[in-house]
Amino acid sequence: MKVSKAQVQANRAHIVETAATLFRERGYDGVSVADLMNAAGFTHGGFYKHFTSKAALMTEAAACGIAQMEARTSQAERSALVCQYLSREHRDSPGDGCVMAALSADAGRQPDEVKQVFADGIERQLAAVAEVDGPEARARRIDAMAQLVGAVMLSRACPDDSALADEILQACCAAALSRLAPT
Amino acid sequence: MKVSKAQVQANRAHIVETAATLFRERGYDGVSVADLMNAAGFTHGGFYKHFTSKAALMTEAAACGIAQMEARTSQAERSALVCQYLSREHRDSPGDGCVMAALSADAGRQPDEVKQVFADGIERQLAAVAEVDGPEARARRIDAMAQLVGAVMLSRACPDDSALADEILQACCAAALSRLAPT
DNA sequence: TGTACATCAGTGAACGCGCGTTCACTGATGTAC
DNA sequence: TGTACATCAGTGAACGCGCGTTCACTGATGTAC
Repeated sequence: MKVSKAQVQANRAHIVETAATLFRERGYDGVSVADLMNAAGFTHGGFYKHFTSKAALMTEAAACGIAQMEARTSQAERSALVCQYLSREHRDSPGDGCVMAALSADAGRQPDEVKQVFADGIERQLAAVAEVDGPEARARRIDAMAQLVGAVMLSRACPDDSALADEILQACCAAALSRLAPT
Repeated sequence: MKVSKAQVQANRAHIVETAATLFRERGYDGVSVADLMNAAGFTHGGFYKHFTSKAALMTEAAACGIAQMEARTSQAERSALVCQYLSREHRDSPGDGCVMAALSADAGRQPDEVKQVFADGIERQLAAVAEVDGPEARARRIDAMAQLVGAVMLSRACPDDSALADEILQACCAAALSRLAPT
């Protein structure tokens, strides 16, 4: 049952991408190796042919999720991005949403190796936004990022379809947009 | 080994408080029933004399943590509260810090019973702040809360003692304080 | 180009372990008289 | 107030289960000649 080199590479990438999605949906502890491999279409035994441990995968999956995030955010216009980020759609589908909003709390309890991936992600995201609005006002970008992440997390912590969950998104979206407008 | 009614009540409260601390430090999945009972000074078997399940305790512990939070925040002045919230001390000791910052991501993956406790906590916190700054501008308070929570979570997701972790707190503190100032 | 053999990604059973939960037991507390 | 007994919080061993990880095996791929 050996498999071509190209296929091996593709399978490995598929496992990492599947993990990036599942971790965002259920958290690091909410996804077992067997769950993950099954979702990726394999049996669990093969996992250790690709990764030394579940912890090692966690850092790769975090990096993968961040790369996806960068690819998506570099395109859109600023205010459209804010609206999209603070939409019900984003809140209700963490699996293909922002890694920071889904996993930064989990990351805070992980070893520095994982935290470093998150820090790099934050740094690169700050740099990406700087390309649009100029290099100054880094502090303002950090502030905006914290507000976006916090809003999605608080909204997700409210009961499904509750008024408060939606109100949080709306209030934060209005506030964020008003801060984007030229002063 | 029966124990007086008053002692039973005290023991139970002690278990809930211990859980509120440990959950904030390690997340819901990071604390086992045996861990918790041991930390509280008991053997694990007695747990089910107080609670029907670990899930039931989780909602009680969330409510307990929120009550602690309210007791602490109702006193202080507004800007002092912001500085304290965005301090390194708060970031580095989640165990006796803000429940929202420590567990809202975990709460987002729990049943609505737990989420309702969080929603009530957010609502009560908004009301508490309204006593100080008046009932209008509820949206502005929600916005401020999201920014505070997001800032602490992002800072915690960075490697320990990293420059970025501190920078996030500082940038967000300055931004939050500037928004507090009368316009 | 064709043949013989080594490689190794993927399989699925098995490992020890810690989890949430249950249970028979204990003995001080609380109650009935 | 004093005695006899039921209660039940807390103990610690045990339960089945799913976890992360290991391993012997398979068989198509890649390599050496």
